[in-house]
Parts: sequence; structure tokens; C-alpha cells
Amino acid sequence: MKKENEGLIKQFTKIQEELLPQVKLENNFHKEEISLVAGVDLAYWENDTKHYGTCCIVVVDYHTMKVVEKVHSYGEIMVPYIPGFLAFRELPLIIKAAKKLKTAPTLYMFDGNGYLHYRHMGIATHASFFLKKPTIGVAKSYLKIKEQDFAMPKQEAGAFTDIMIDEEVYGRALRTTKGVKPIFVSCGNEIDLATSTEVVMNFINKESRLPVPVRLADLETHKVRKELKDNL
DNA sequence: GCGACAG
DNA sequence: ATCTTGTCGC
Repeated sequence: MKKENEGLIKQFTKIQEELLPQVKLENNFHKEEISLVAGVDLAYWENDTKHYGTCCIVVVDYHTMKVVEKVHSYGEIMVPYIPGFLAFRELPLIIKAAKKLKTAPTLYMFDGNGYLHYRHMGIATHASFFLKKPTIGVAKSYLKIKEQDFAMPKQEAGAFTDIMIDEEVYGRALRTTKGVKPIFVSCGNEIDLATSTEVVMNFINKESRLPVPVRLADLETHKVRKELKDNL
């Protein structure tokens, strides 16, 4: 790790260690109540020496799969990307965008881990304390923790293997689509892993291996960035 | 010096 | 994350 980040790492680690005891890996709602799910993602660009980012949140109806709302925020990015501390870099714009929502999502899904993290504090878990809603972590690649690799799930859609480290389940490798690379699902907060997996699978279609809300948020960030680039 | 490393 | 075209395959 870069030496100039040592101070931040110490400071950030303390903040997350204080939040950890408040994490609850149980549903804070009834499954029948799930109606709107928000997907969150960011995209970046730069002008000269300054770094900018945009956060897009796309709210999708759990049953009809229709988009019911889209909001975004943007601004200068002041925190560097440090593996394990993604939340501190992305949270400011996430909170800014979430404040613009007129609908109230039942839960949020993130592009990144939740409990599957060195300190159980991936962005999905960390963000729940500010959004005050249940959250799910959905990562496209594996973050190796304590030298532990994950077991590859079978090729069938819906197949998964739990990622267990020191007798504890951190998350799971989930094959959302037959024959395609697995994604990594973990609890964010106020939800259990089985429900998290169920929600993710509900949003899988032929278009991508990622759940629809996160996929659409990703597409939206690229679109918004294109528009903002010329106007900043 | 080399490799790791969510996004 | 981002820099980037075509191309192989269903």
C-alpha cells in the first residue's frame, strides 16, 4: 500500500471497526414486502489533475422488472481508491444521489462487496448505515481474504458455493447464468444471505450475469458521464 | 524488485 | 474504475 495513505487507512479502519457491532445478518423485513430495489453504481473521469465521478441509482420493481425511478449525483472525488476502503471513496456521491429519490426502495444492491470483506465492511454494509435500508453486495470479481480462494460453483444457473473463512460464511460465489463467470454475493446489512441470493436471482435475465438494478445503474453511469464530461 | 488489488 | 476494435460465438 502506498505510504501516503497510511494515515487514511488508520482513520478509516477505526471508523469501520466501530460500525461492525451494529451489523445484522437477518432480515429486517418480510419477503412479501419487497417491491422496489435500487441498484447503485459509479463511473469516473478526469479533467487535467482533478478527478470526478457520477453516482447513478436505478430503482426497479421487484415483480414487474420495470424501472420506476433514476437519479444521479456528481462531483469531484477527493478520496483515493484503496483496496478494502472503497466505501470512503464512493459514499459521498451515493448519499447525495439517494437524497434525490422520490420513491422509497425496499433495499439497495451495490456494485461491490458487503460482508465479504477483510473487516466485514464492504461498501454495501458500510452504506446501509447512511441509507438506513437493507443492502446487498454484488461484486464482479473476487476479493481474496486471508489467502482463502473460493470453490467454483457448478455450471448450472443458480449454483453457488459458500465462501467460508475461519468457520464463518462471508458470502458466496453465485453462478447467475449457465456457463458464465460467477459473481460474488454477500449480505450488506439487515438481510440474510439466502434472501440476498434470492433477490439477486430474481433480477437475472438473458442480458447479463448481473442483477438488473446494478446492470442498469452501470449503463446509466456511462451515459451520464458522457453528458457531464462536456459540461464540466 | 514483484505481485496483489471490490471499484 | 479507465484506456479501447474487432471478433468469436450463440
